[in-house]
Amino acid sequence: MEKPIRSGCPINLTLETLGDRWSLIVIRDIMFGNRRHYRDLLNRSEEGIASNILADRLKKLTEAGLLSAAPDPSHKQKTIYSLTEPAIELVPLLAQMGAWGRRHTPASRELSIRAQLLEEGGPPMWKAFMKELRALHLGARPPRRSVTRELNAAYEAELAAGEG
Amino acid sequence: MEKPIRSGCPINLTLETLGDRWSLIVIRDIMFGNRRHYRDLLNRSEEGIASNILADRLKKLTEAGLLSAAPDPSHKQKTIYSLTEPAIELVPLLAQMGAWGRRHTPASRELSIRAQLLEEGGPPMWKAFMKELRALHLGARPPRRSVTRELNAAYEAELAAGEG
DNA sequence: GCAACTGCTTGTGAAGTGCAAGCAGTATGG
DNA sequence: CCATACTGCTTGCACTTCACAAGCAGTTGC
Repeated sequence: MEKPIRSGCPINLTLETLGDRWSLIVIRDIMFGNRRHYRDLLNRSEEGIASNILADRLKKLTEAGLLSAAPDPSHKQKTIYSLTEPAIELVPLLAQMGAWGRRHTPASRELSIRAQLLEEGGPPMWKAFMKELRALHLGARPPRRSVTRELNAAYEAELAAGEG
Repeated sequence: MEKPIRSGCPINLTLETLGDRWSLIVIRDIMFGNRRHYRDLLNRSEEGIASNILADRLKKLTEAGLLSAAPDPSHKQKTIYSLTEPAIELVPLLAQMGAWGRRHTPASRELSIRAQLLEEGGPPMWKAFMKELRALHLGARPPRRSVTRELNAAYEAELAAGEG
């Protein structure tokens, strides 16, 4: 019993796979925070996702082809979640979401460093980031990871600042 | 009793106001379909939103400052809903959503004319469209409405094709 | 061997969604 | 001027999703 598709409108179709409170949060944490394991996503998420919701989203996103799950060679119980190409191509969407939230949301803290970096960098930076994500998650040959490291650092810094 | 904000991350803040199944659908129909009245949004929506959900979203989006509601001079019972500037600036986000859905969604019909137009037009077209939306919804002086008409026509054509 | 950790499930209540019906106040056509 | 249709919603009820806390079998490190 698959749920029926409501319309063929691309905006609607995107909403049908990502239009809920948590899917994009999970992808954000994997993408910008490089959280690759279940417990990482569960405990180090700023918003505090519930464990059953996280399990459900990981399952659905994997089934939808946005994530892949692979066993961790270094630990028999660990699963490594990776972004697939469709998820990597969400970078422009997440960049626009960040830009909008930064501008039009009352409580958006002044130091939205990562969103600001992504906004100022624009499409060229997005593309560089996507290229690096492909290396990190799809097994392409790894370049010098400058953009990724910069964005991850900004993400972690904001997390730390948010808890202070 | 306001619901608490989960984090100051701009992506999360955007999701807190728009991260549900229907909010962006409503904005899309007002934006691209120029549906300005409750019954228009209710009956001519491709996805078939429920009346109570529509009422709730119109209320919440108005409270959030994304829509404005004004009485219709020509009909004492009608309310005209208009996009405010924050909603108009969702154009790039919706364009990216459409572009992603068109590429990465299995059931995305071949004729996603509107999404394709927005994708090919890129940021210059988005800006022209936003300018026209400002005239239409914020009372700025109206230009020749070429982009709006083109996108609306594409939207209606797809709706008609979807029902065939 | 034992505590800490692994991904994930279960139980329970609250919140959101989906569907059908209805309601008071207009407009409209004859 | 009266029946009819239309206006923006509301109500009631079933169903699904979400949220929070607790727990569980297997694995690892000491």
